[in-house]
Amino acid sequence: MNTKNKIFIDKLRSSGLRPTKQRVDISKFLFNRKKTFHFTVEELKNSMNLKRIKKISTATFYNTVHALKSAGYLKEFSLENNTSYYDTNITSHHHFFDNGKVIDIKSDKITFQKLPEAPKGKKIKNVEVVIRLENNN
Amino acid sequence: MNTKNKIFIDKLRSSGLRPTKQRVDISKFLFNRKKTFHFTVEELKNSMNLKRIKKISTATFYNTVHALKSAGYLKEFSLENNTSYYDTNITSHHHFFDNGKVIDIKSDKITFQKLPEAPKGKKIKNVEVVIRLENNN
DNA sequence: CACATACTTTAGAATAATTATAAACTAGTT
DNA sequence: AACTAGTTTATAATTATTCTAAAGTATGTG
Repeated sequence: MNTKNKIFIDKLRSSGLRPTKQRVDISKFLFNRKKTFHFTVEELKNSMNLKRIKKISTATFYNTVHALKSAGYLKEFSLENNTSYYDTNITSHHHFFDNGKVIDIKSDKITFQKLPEAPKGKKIKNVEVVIRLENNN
Repeated sequence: MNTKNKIFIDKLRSSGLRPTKQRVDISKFLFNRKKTFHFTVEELKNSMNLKRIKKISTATFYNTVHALKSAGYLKEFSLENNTSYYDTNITSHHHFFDNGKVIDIKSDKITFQKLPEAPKGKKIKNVEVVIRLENNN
């Protein structure tokens, strides 16, 4: 819990979470890296617990990921396998889906010529495009 | 299994399924209507079984829906609640998502100015847009 | 800086959606 | 009508996730 971890602790605090040892470790694991990435809670748990003597419980992974997501530090999305995926890239962007593999598409790679209006009483929160891929020929 | 049901039986046959009584009933329930709709397997089961003396088993609903989906008669999509949704509208189209409610957007309501190329060795199978809504003001 | 307290962690139970199993049944053929 | 492969069903198993309640800990107060 030293000062180096301030940025990771701040994400937890502003998500309404006390910065416990487990949560700080999760926050660092998620955000202390150059590139954003996608994960499921199960994948996160496995890759973090693999290296630890003292494992973090499943419930703590779920709790922490949910709070970070609600606070906007993670984005959730779903594939067709009934599992929640999380994305540390929270900027508006799009995805290629290639047989369960997800590849980011930068927001400026897709622009619209025409978009429908929101129904009465509603407004558009965001627009996300999924481009499904298949193998050539 | 009379001749009136040919169209529903044909969908089953071309999905690799023998047209049993249960499957024909499911096929009719799904496709014998004016407007397309969205459903989960649980919803389908409940609304069909409500009216029947002889209930259709859960496994049969799952089997039939999967086969129809694999044959292309249904489209699957996922929200953020770990449940599979199916759409009897199999034409390429887009969706509004409004707090768990799904509204179709006709394909021609959205056009693109710019789209990325598929990665090497891949090609685009389809492009689907989700417009998330929130309440005004 | 010890204490009290509210928040956390954890293992394990509970739930929900889906898939697997294997015995009884049926469509389509012979 | 009988045969065979495919089907239905109840039930068990599995997977992802959430709940629970007992034991542990961060943090403000004095």
